[in-house]
Amino acid sequence: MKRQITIKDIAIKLGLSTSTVSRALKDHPDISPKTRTAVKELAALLGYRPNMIALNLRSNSTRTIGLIIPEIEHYFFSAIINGIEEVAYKNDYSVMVFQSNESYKREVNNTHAVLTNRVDGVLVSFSKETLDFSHFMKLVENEIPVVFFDRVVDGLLADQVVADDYQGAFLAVNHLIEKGCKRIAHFSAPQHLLIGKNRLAGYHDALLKHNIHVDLNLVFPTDTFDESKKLALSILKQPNRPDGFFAVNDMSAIAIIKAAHELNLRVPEDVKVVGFENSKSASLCEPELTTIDQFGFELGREACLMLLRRLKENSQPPLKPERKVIKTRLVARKST
Amino acid sequence: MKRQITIKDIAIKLGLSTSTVSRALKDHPDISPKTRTAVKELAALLGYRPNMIALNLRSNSTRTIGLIIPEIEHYFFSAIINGIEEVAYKNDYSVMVFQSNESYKREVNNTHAVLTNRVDGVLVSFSKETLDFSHFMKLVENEIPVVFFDRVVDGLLADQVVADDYQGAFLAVNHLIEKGCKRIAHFSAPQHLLIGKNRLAGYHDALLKHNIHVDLNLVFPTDTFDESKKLALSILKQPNRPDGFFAVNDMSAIAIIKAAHELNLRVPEDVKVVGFENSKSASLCEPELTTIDQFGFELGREACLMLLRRLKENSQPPLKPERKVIKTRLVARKST
DNA sequence: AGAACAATTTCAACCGTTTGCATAACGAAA
DNA sequence: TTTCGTTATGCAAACGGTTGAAATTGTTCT
Repeated sequence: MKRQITIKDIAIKLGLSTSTVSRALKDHPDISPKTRTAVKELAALLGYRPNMIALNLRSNSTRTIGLIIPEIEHYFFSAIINGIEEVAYKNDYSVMVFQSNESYKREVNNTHAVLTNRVDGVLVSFSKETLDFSHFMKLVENEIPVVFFDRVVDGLLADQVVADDYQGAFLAVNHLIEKGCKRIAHFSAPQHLLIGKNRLAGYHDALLKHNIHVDLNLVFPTDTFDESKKLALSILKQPNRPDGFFAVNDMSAIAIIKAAHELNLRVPEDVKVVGFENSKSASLCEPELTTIDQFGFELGREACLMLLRRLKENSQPPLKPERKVIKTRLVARKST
Repeated sequence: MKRQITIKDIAIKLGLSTSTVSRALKDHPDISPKTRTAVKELAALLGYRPNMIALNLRSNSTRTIGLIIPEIEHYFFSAIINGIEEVAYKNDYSVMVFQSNESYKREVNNTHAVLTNRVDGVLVSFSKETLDFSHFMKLVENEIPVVFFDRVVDGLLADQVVADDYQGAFLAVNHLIEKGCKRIAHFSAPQHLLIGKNRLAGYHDALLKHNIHVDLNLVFPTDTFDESKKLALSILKQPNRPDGFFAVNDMSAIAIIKAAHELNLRVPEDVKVVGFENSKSASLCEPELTTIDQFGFELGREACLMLLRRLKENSQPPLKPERKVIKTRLVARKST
C-alpha cells in the first residue's frame, strides 16, 4: 500500500513542526493566517487525510458501532439495519455488521469481535439459540454501552427497544374476531423470548375480551416457512379446523395461505390469516396478507439513537436502563 | 469508559518491562518459561485484550473491509452481504456497511468514509445515479483494493464479480419461447449499467435464435414495482398485448403478474412471466414465479474472496484486473 | 537599552503495542 | 580473575496525531 500523506510530510515540506501543522489544520487561533493558509493549501494539494487510527488510539474511541444480528437476509432485520445505518450516517458513525446466523457459538464469537474492534457501542438482537447472556454482560462490564432490540428477555440490565408485541397481537386477533372468526390458531415464537410471550398474551387477551374460550391446543410453536406449512396442512385437514390464524411472522402466515390453497380452501372465505412484520412479501403474495406493521426501520432508528445517547452521556453512575416500545399498526389486506 | 487493561498494567504488577510482557504473550523464545506463564496467568486473570487500535496503527491495516451498497433492504443485496460476511468472518475480517440509497452524492460521501476509516479494501455496487466513477478511482489511486460486484460499467480498471446476465436473460427468454410465447416484452435495467446491456443482449439473441423478430418497442426501461405495474397495466390493455414478459428483477415480474390479475388475465395461461433474482418473494407469490437464480450469496462470497486475494498479494506491479462471472440458473415455477 | 508582553512556533509527552539493539546477569572456559 | 557466550530482560524508537508548557520572535513602552 502506498504510504499515506502524513502531517509530518507537510511539516517537512514547509519547514514547520508537526504541532504547527496540526493546529493550522484545525484553525487553532494561535496560528498565523499566513501559515494556516500555506498548510491548508499544501494539505489539499497532497490530498492529506488524517489517519483515523492514530486519532482513535489517542481518543480511545472509534466512532464505530457494532451490530450483532441473527440474519441479514430476513426482511425485518434488513429494515432495521437500514434504520440503524441511517442514524449512524447522519451522526458520522460507521456500522460494523456481525451475523450470528442464529448460532449461539457464533454469537459469542461476535461479542469477542466487537471487543477486539473496540467499537464504541453495540446493538444486539440475539439468536434463537441463546439462553445464556453472560457474553453480553461481559460487554456491559467493560462499560461498552449495549442496546438490545426486538429480541429481549426479562432481567437484562441494558437498554431495550422493542415493538409493542402485545398490542400488535391484540390488534391482529381482535381483527380476526371482528371479521367473524370463532376458532383462532396461533403460530408462536419461542416462549423464552419476550416477543413470544407478549404476542401470546395479546392473542390470549383479545380472545378473552370477546369471551372466546382460550384453547392452548391451538397454540403451536413454529416460526419458519417450511415448518409452518407442514403444520398448517395437518391442522387444516382436521374436521374442526380453525377459521383464523395469527402467525408470529409473515413467512409463517404465507405458509398457512399456501397450505390452505393446496387443500382447496379459500382465503379469506374459509380461512383468514394475519401475519406480523409487514414485509415486502406480504403485499406480493396472493391474496395480499393482512399483517401487523412492526416498523423495522423506526425500530432500528430508535435503537441507534438510544445508543448514541448513551455514548454522549457521562453521568456517573450511568442512568438506569431504559426500555422503548414502538407501537405497531394493523395493515388490513385481502387475507382477512 | 472504564480504562482497558494494557500491557503496561501487567508489566508494572509483575515488575517487568512492556517489551517482556509483549514477547511473553506471543511465545517469543527469548522469554523464560517462568515469566511467560506468570505473564499469561495475570493477563488471563485481568481479562487483558490487546488494543486493536494500537496494533492497527502500527501495522497500518485494520482487518476491516468496507462495503458500499445501494440498499440493504433489497433481497438480492442482503443475500450478497450474507455471502460477504460469511467469508469475512472465516478470515477474521470485519465488515463495515455503507448504504448509498441509490444516491450519487451519498455514495461519494461513503467513499470518503471508507478512506477515513482506513479499511483494507472495499467492495462496491454503485448507485443507479452514478455516471462518474472518479470517486472510486480515487480509492484505486490510494492503492486500496476495490472489487465491484453486480453493477459494473465498461472501462473500469478494477476487479469485478458479476452474474452471467447474458446467459440468464437468454435462459429466461428461451424458456418463454419454448413455453409457446410469440411476443415477448422485456422490462430492462438502465442501459448505462452492463447488467442492463447484457440482459438486453441475452433477450435479443434468444429471440434471434428462434427467428423471432426483435421489436425494440417491446423493451421498457423500468425496474421498480410501482412503475412496472403501471406500465404493465397499460401494455396489457393493448389489443396486440405480449404473451410473455421477461423482467429485470423479481419485483417487476411480480408487478406484471399483479397487473395481469387486475385485468382478469390468467398467468401463465394468458401471459407468462419470468423474473430475475430468485428472491424469497418469488416462491411466495401466486402463481409462484419462474425466475433466474442470481446466486447472490455466492456472488458475495466470490467478491469477498477476490478482495482478500488482492489484500494478500504483494506483486509489484499488481496483477491486472480480473473479472469473475457467476453462472445463473433457471428456476421454473408456475408463472410460465 | 532593557523590560514587559503578545504572537507564533516548537518541544516533548502521550495513546498501546512491537521490535532491533543494547545490556545485565551468570556460568563456563581460558 | 578475565573473557567469552548464553540467556533473559530492558531501552527506545516507531506508528500518526494532539496538546500543555516552554521557547522563540518581534513589538512596544519606559
